[in-house]
Amino acid sequence: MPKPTQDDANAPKLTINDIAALAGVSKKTVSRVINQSPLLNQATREKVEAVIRDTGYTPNPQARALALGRNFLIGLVYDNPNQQMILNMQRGALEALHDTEFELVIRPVDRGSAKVMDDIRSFIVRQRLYGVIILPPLSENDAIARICSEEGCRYVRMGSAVLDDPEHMVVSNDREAVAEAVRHLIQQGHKRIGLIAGPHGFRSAKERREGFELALSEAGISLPRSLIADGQYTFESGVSACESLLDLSPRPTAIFASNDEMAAGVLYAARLRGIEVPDQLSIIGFDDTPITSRVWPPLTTVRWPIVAMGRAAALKLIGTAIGEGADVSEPSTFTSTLIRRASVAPPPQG
Amino acid sequence: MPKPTQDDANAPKLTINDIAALAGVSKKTVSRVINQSPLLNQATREKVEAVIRDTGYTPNPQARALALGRNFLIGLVYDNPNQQMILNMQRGALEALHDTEFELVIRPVDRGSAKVMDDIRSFIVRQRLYGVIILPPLSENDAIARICSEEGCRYVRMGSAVLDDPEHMVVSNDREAVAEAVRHLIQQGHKRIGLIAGPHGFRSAKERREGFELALSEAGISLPRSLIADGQYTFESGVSACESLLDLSPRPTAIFASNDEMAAGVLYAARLRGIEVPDQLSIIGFDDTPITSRVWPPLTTVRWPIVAMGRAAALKLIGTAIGEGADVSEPSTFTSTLIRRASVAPPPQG
DNA sequence: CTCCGATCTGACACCGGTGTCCAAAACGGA
DNA sequence: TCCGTTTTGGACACCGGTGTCAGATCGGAG
Repeated sequence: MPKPTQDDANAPKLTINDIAALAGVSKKTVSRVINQSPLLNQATREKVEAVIRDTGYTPNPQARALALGRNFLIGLVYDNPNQQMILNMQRGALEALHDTEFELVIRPVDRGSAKVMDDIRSFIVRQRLYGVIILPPLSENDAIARICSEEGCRYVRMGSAVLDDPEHMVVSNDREAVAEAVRHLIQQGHKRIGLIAGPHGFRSAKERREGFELALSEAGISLPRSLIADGQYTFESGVSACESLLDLSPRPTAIFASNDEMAAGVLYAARLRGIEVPDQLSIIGFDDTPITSRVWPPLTTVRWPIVAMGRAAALKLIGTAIGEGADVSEPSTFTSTLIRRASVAPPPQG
Repeated sequence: MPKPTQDDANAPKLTINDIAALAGVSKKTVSRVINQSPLLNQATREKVEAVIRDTGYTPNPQARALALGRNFLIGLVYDNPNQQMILNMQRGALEALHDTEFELVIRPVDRGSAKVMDDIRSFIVRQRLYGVIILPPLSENDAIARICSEEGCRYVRMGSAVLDDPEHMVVSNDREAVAEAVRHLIQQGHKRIGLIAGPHGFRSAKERREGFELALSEAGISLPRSLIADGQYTFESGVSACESLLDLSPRPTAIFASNDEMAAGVLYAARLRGIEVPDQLSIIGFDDTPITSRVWPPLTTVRWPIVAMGRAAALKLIGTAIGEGADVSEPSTFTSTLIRRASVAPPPQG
């Protein structure tokens, strides 16, 4: 049926013209009500609003998108970091978007591919996105911010440190949070503490490493290069990085892993060698993903408030649209907190 | 700038009229090329296609959506099951949608809320979705299928068993997969095998339970009601269900948990009581989520091919659109396979 | 009572595609 | 060569909103 039947019992398919007719005004006036135009007689507005309420009319988003040159879609662009993080970001963003006219469109891309930037640009342009949320490590690339500006698309960059355009950022203070965690290890008496760093090119990896180094230097503990192992934020990389640390002699009495996946890998590697956690080795991770409480012993970790950050990012994008333009122009900073579980204890005697 | 500048260096913003002019035909002819209309001169078609290729023109989705009354968006509707499953579904669907004109819009809803159905309907209607993928347990509700039909929206239901409308389903054969897993336990010599069932109202829970019962009855093993504990597909429910099973005397020598989260809970509970896995207790889970290989010992589980199912679901929706209408009209069935790790061993002597 | 400016309102074109329908072109047969 | 039939192409209206701008309305001042 090419022509939509007007008699669909369930779908009246109201148009703006119907509303205009029912309210006895022109469609343009209805449009003004919908778009909250200020130059409108209060009585007229109320009359139209009443009709809209009674009929349950909602404007056709496609038509608006065409006329406005902008859709009511928020894009979530990410590469391939932590799965759990993506899910939590989605959760947060969806919470903010719930009961608004916006929808969330997810878009994984392949950092590494030569045409990532073109992909992202065409995604934004084609869909006429209202705004995009960019996840790390992609968010650290200024080219994306430039593309968004050029295409007139709002954007928010998630990150671990404020970059060049603060008003578009939602950040967590990873450095201080990690320093806090490492201070906790030091307080317990640890002096030989290993670090499993995140991959090069990730700002979060850099920040976390700096936090680690900060806490150690504060306490006057020297940090031989050998106590730093490279990881890729994956479980497997955590296992092998841990193995190289455990090969040291004397071996570290505690290990800070730059994320939970790798911390789980540390635990696994320790068990493979029959090393008791936390009695012979203390572990701290980062993220507070579910895995930390499912392994044995449950892992002490840093809780990264990613859901809240996702919510803030989405709000920042649509804030002006829903009339909450509060702190939209400043960077939003979130602080992570240490969650103490059972993977930390004082170092073994001797 | 209300009026889009035509001089944007980077964004030529081609319209169908430009293409028509360049190719020396009318816009309608260009439209015919785009929509693969069969009544068109081959030479003309090629000429237009060449221009499109050269200019990199892509039609404005919003305008098409308005004219066609249908958007190029695929909705992913889910309640709140397994997080990992959602992620994998997304992965699969996105793979299928990659390099097509379709985008994926995710939409969690609240089963339980009185107006779920209205929410879903308005989501479909408002966005003029091309199609929706419905995840379990929501997919088991026939009302959703009815809504989709009424609104003329394609849909695919993911599930653990073929329901009333097979052509709209992508299913896995959980029953047989679980029976297979339990047969494996029986072969190892287990006779007292506990089941941690999934929540009532989930078809998957029912199928998995039936598979469990099937394998036992095949082997002539009786199943006292006490060996079946209720779970909610969550880690915590797995812990407490396991505790109730371990309180039995004699206690089971093996436990099948209806998903991995609960299986991880079983492992945790066993450890709390100092029960060795697998020497004193064997465990099998279901899903093959990452957690199975991160805990100690790694869990034997049933690999649920959810990524492939997600891909199939998306393909089923867009298949006709991209000219691959192969097996679109039949239900697609996927088989799960047993993954043997280290949580199963013969029962302890005596 | 009339006139004026400030406020509202509505007719109309437009966003960028698609469906309809008819005219023009191409082709084959008499 | 001419005509009828089948392709192919194009003018026009339309999808459902929004921007523009001129005209209508209203209240207050002269």
